[in-house]
This record gives sequence, C-alpha cells and structure tokens, in this order.
Amino acid sequence: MKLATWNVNSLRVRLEQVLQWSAAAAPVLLALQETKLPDAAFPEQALANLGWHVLYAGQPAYNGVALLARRPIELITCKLPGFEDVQRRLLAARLDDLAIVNVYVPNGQAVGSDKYRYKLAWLKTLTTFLHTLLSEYDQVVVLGDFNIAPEDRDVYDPKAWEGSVLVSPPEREAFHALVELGFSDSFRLFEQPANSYSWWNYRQGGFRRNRGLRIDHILLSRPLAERCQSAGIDTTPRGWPRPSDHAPVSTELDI
DNA sequence: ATGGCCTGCAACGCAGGA
Repeated sequence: MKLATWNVNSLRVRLEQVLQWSAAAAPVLLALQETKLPDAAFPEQALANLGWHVLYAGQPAYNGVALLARRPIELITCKLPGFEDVQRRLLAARLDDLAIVNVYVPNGQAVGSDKYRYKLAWLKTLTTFLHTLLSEYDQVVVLGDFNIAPEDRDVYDPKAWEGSVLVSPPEREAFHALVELGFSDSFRLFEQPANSYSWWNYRQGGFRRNRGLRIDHILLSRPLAERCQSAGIDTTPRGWPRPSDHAPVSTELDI
C-alpha cells in the first residue's frame, strides 16, 4: 500500500490538485500539511463523496494538518502531549495496525530566533512522544513536512545554505535523534536520482532551475522499513499552474 | 547588484513561509 505526504500550502486553493493527484497516484493514505483552514471550512463532504475517510486539525490562516485514508482511521491525538500550543501541527491516528503521525514541524524562521527555539523544543517533545508510541506500536509511520534537510545532498547549494535554518546542525541533530529512536528515512532505502528535492522557492524560478531542498519525509519503524518496496518524490504537480511550493512524497509498503 | 513568490486576513499592507 502506498503512503504519501504533501504540504499543500492552502487546501482551499489546492483541493482540485489534491483530488487529481490522489486519483492518479492512488495512495491508501495521504497526509496533508498547511491546510490553512478552520475545521468548520474543511471540505469533509467533498472528500467523503469520493470515498475518503478524513481526520483534520485546523486553525484559521496558519498551519493545519489532515489525514485522508481509503479505509477507516481512528484518531490517537491531535495534540503533542506535554506541549501547550494552539498551533495545529500534529495528527496521530491508527490505520489498521499502523500508527500514523502526520507532522508539520515549525519552520524556525532564522537560527537563534524565538521561532527557532520553538522549533527545537517542538522537535524534542515530538521525539519523546514517538518514543512512547514505539513502545505501544511496532508499525509506526512518521510523515510530513519536517522543515529539515537532513544532509548536504538534500540541499541544492549546501555552501550557500550552510548553518542557516532548515540545515543548521542543531536541527539536523534533532532529526537524527528522532530517526535514531528506530526509524528509517524511506527515501534513502533506495537508489535515488541526484538533486532530489521536495520543496522549491516560488521565487527566482526555483523549480525551473531545480534549486530546492528535501524537507518532506516519510519515516518508517523497523518492521515497516523491512517491507518497504519503493519511495519517491513526484515533481509533476509542482509544474502545474498555481502549484504548492512542495511536491508530494510517497512510499510503497508490502503490507 | 538587487530582488524577483504565494496565501490569508483584512483592508488595499502585513505576517509567515522556507
């Protein structure tokens, strides 16, 4: 079964693209970030009419996460335990025997800023939460927009980006600590094209020139990594008119 | 060399993203 994640940068604007892409790619589960919708405005009926089971945690204008699934999904939590926050950035749910954790990790804005400290604190609390979840579930998927490019090969110009937000050593260490709980970055389980990215700046012809970062990830716990068949980034929707700045990322599991 | 985009909200400019 295929699992996918996509930061849509406004579900209101991108709903048609989500429907078009998911019809063609046929994921069993699609995690969305930056829906930018209050719950009252979530297009639940339109999605239900197309056979999607949905969970969502939104707020007006900012953030917002959702899960679309072809089978029933059961909410685990939409709050990061131990982190007092109004920002809707996490949605954990059960799909069959899998625990699914959809994350929209804070951007961090600039190294040393309040938002950067918030990002690192959020990641630390997420790591604690995942540690607990791994004691309860064997099959755990953590997917979403991590706002971290784990290695230099995930950055189009590592020299220019060195030390800045999204690539700074503390962020990469936080990502590494999370992975070290017992996950694999599904993308790197396979041979991949050089210069593979999941986000490109709207400015400066970022996509046309492939000046991007790989910051959207699907992490699999060991039993799932062993059953992972493929992983990739579908850049097609990034080339559509009025695209999200992120591309959908997916992985195929033999379960 | 510089800055060049997009979204939502609310008000015609801003905050925020990455």
